Amino acid sequence: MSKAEKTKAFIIEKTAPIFNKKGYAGTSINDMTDATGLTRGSIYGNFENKDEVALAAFDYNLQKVNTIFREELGKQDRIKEKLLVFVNVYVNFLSHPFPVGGCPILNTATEADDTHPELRKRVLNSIVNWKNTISGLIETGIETEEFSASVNPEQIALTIIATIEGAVMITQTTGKLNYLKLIMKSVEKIINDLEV
Amino acid sequence: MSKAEKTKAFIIEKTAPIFNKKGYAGTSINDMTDATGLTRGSIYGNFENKDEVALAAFDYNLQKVNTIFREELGKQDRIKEKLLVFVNVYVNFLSHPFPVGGCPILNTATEADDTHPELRKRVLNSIVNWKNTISGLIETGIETEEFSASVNPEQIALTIIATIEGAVMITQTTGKLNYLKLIMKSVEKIINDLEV
DNA sequence: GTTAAAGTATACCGAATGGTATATATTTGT
DNA sequence: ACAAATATATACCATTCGGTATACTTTAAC
Repeated sequence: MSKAEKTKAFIIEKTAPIFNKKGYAGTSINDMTDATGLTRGSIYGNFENKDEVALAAFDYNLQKVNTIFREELGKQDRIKEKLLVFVNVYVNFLSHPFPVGGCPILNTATEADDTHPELRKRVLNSIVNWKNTISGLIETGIETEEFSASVNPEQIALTIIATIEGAVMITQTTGKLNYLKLIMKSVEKIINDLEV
Repeated sequence: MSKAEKTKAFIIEKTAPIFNKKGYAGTSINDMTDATGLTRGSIYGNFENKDEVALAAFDYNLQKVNTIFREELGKQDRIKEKLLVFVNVYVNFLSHPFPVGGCPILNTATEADDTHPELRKRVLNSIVNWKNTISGLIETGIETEEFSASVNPEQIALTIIATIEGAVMITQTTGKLNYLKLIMKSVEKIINDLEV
């Protein structure tokens, strides 16, 4: 890992929380130099422009979430327990290395959909991946006859994602962790109802 | 309605879609003069600062949604049908005078939670009001024994809101109206499950 | 119709924005 | 250890930002 690669990683690591909190339009180059202690020249020596940093920061934040999911999914054997991982990670987000500022998908989606096509594409991709992961698990569950064959995997996957993201939004705005727990109980019920 | 009041209303009407699409930080005074055809002086003659326009624009967008809800709720008699109004309005948002740029609660929540306290307070208030409306309906349903007494009104209310808002986010990012319909079917199921 | 008040337009302010040219310092391969 | 390549810092650019002082125009009361 060369010096430049280290610096690049350092810049991403330090600016990712800012982009996640203040958004793309709300984060300035000065915010970046303040957070890193580096100068404009150093940042522009390692990145083409602000866009490139923003995209890298999103990838970094997203990877952080995906790593948590992957690790927790690996700990479970039963399909139903694997599905509950998505609930538990968000309920216990404080005890995981979760990105500062909350879920990067939610934070980026609403800003990017009307203003930043490249960022929007990245968010779109992450949602589709997430959807496919969950519906894949459900399909496996149907094949092993753990789950009822009458369920629509895509519908359940989308509903779980929507409810989780909505719950994060509500919790972030109200500051009430109890709301998060209440909503997650409903998601748990959805998962329990899959069983034959 | 004085000339100034008309102009004020005109500015709000013309800038509200922009704030809803581009967000608070992403909307500039120039955006406002472009959209209205007015000059900086005229805008600052009617509003203290950009903040005041942003807050008024949010109120305007929110009121638009609330008016739709109020009207549609008035058309229904049965509690269950009233609850389904929230589903149907979002599924058929194209046939209602819905704010340009999508749900103002969702759009504003993610930007304001870390950056704009006053706007955050407004979003918080609208979520709490919405929650109280839904849980109030459910409580009435329990009293009239239409719904099972074992349901937690607050939990269901929060879950419905979270799922709807998450669905809007997913639909806005993916552009797939079918995703919205699929998720809303799940919300419909939640409402149907309330019945004894 | 005149006049005071209210509303709108013009021209500008300092500060912050994203970005760059260039000089200096530091790595890196030899 | 030296030279070439790479990385970082400085100083600056034009543009845009939110906001304001002031002049001009329109409205409304009498």
